[in-house]
Amino acid sequence: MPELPEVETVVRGLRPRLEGRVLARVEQHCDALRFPLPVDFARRLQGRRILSIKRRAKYILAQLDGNEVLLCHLGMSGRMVVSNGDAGPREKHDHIIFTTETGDQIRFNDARRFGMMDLVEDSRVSEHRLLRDLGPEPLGNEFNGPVLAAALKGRRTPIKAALLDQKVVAGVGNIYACEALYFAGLSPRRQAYSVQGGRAECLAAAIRQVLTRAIAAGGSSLRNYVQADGELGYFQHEWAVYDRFGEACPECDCDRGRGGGIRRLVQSNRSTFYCPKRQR
DNA sequence: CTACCATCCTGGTTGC
DNA sequence: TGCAACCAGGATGGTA
Repeated sequence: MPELPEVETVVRGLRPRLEGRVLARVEQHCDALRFPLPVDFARRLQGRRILSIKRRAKYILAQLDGNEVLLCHLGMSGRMVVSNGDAGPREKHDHIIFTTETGDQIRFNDARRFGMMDLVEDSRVSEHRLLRDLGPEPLGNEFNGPVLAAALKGRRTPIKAALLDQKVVAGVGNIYACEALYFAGLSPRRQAYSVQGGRAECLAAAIRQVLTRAIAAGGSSLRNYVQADGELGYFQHEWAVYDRFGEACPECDCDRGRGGGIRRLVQSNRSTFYCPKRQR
């Protein structure tokens, strides 16, 4: 669910609570999320110190002492719920509960269990099967128009579908793919290979801009999503097209009603929202 | 190689 | 009010 801005927001919320802290107690209440959890998962984490927390694409990476990394993905519905240990009894779908030596508690709650966690030797993190094929970080220096153009070259798939491919660019999901295409003025149906040169430059800039703005807003709070410190992100109020079927696009108010305004279509089984007038 | 589809699982919303 | 159908932020693996 959470896309790059939401995961970045979670990471920033977790850092002050977890960096430098020891996992005094780890409770595991299920055997598998999206994948089976490692053998002895909770026991192996118990007593370990978290040295730092990073994000790569939509993954959270907690560097532990003893040269291991705790790798987490929130899937569609995963949340990290933070408390001072006064959160009360375990709630439905609280699968993993971390308690630090200072008494803070982080609960991984995931109704749909599409999330994942794994424990990996740190020298092998970049070779992990879920990380090794990821494309460039869209907010990193390695991402720009020519890099995006090269990734899209020859690809005979709609540009919307290509943006959801984590090999093209890492961390963009359904919401921000729709938003970036809107700001770049590109139709979600346009063939990916046709996004070259100036169009690729424009799209790369739109991706960076929309992600940056979303992070500044604390991400988008969706139905079941709360950021790590319990505060609600508010970027959902700034969506130009996502989940706004039938509404006027911010730039062409005139088309509202009469079947005009923002349209919805289904691509690769996912909803796409766009303005047919501004996006070609 | 590439592209499309179903699938994992649960819950909230919509419509009859 | 009850219940069924449909929809949802992701990502993989199989098939064509």
